[in-house]
Amino acid sequence: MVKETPAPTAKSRRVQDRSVVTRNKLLSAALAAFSEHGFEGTSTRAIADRADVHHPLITYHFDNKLTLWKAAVDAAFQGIVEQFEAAITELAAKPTQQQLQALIRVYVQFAADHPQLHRVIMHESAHPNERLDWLGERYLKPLYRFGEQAIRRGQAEGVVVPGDPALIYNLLRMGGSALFAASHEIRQTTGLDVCQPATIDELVNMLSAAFMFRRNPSND
Amino acid sequence: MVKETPAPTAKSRRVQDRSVVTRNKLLSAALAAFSEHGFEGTSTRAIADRADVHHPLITYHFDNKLTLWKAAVDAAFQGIVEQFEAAITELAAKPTQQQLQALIRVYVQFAADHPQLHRVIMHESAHPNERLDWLGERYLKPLYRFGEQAIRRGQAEGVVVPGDPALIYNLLRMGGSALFAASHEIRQTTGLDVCQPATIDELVNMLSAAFMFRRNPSND
DNA sequence: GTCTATATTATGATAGAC
DNA sequence: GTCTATCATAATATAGAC
Repeated sequence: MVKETPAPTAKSRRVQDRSVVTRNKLLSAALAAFSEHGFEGTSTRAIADRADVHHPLITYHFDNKLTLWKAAVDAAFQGIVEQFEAAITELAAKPTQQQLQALIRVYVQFAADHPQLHRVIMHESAHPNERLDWLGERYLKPLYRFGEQAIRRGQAEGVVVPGDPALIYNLLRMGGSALFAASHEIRQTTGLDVCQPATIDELVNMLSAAFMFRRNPSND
Repeated sequence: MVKETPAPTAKSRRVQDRSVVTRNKLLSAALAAFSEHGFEGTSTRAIADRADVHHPLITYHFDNKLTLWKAAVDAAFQGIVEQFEAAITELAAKPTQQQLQALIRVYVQFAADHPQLHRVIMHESAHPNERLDWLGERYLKPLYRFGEQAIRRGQAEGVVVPGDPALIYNLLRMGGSALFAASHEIRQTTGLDVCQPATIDELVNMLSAAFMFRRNPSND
């Protein structure tokens, strides 16, 4: 008699769905707000307003502001990690130069699609703080280890220009994403729309030409 | 009889000096704080604390937060404008390639010495707002007009790589200053100290090599 | 030119009804 | 799972003493 186990039926299912929707709305609103105003510069109220959600729901779903920030960054990084992994397995058999150019392309396209992530990283990079340490251990250092290895391999094969791998890595990183982070300003002051596919292509080619020798032009 | 006109002597002189000192302390504290936390993220109290000054003095000297921000940015831009003008008059007679390389060097060195300015610009570039408009009209657009002209001249002479001048300009701009804006993070995650003179030199050379052809190697 | 004291608003976070 | 109401704190800004 009566419901012993409350039977997770249609209704609780719908309730669960709504919870997921709310979480996701909060995550994307948080990423947008944090990327525009930095951690200290965005209020949880502003995030809630942006997500069209009542502010106490932030505490309910994420406990506090810092946890929400971390969750938003995790969600944003998810994409680039997946795309890099896909590109690596797909290109494993190809020559180094082609691998490197493909990685640059994946990175630049991702930065163009998700300019918020670079902005958030730059906000935190402006001064030592716990969020930057968290970013470094969780994402920045592993990504660098991977990038440095690729650059060293390229240099050993004479495909990449000589020079400090760390400098080349960071120059590629900034060159490949800073323009998109400042896309609105760049359009305003120079008239250039960096998000146009043609511009993205030109940027990828410029970065490739700047740091890689053209060994086999017909291969491109 | 006694003092009719209060005689602006030693004492009032000293008072005036103190006012200038307070203003300057506030200006540099404001630039540092705004560059680290953005406009919304820094409180006027934090600026006052950093300058070791009582907060009501901000209102006295600068009226409000926005005016202080503008004054701090003006003070920061002062240097780069002067250095560019000096470099231009000094290099007027030299060949285009040498002029361009010298401008890159001046810019990169300035960015290394004053990473706060790039950070402040990037904070505001993250989203449309009145401060970005102010920056654009006052500094960003004039600087771009100058840079674009120089790049077009270089391309006409076959000294600069082909491509959209706006893209080359912005890539040079970001590549030449973003690394210093994130210097702490880069040291933390890659071990590279971008502020080392040798690294600055290598960066200048990389940027020059990336965007300029080596016409007369012995000329360098 | 500087400081104390304070008015007003906005913030992060929570308690408890529904 | 959501919302109203509210607390404690910190923010910008100002008034007025010194």
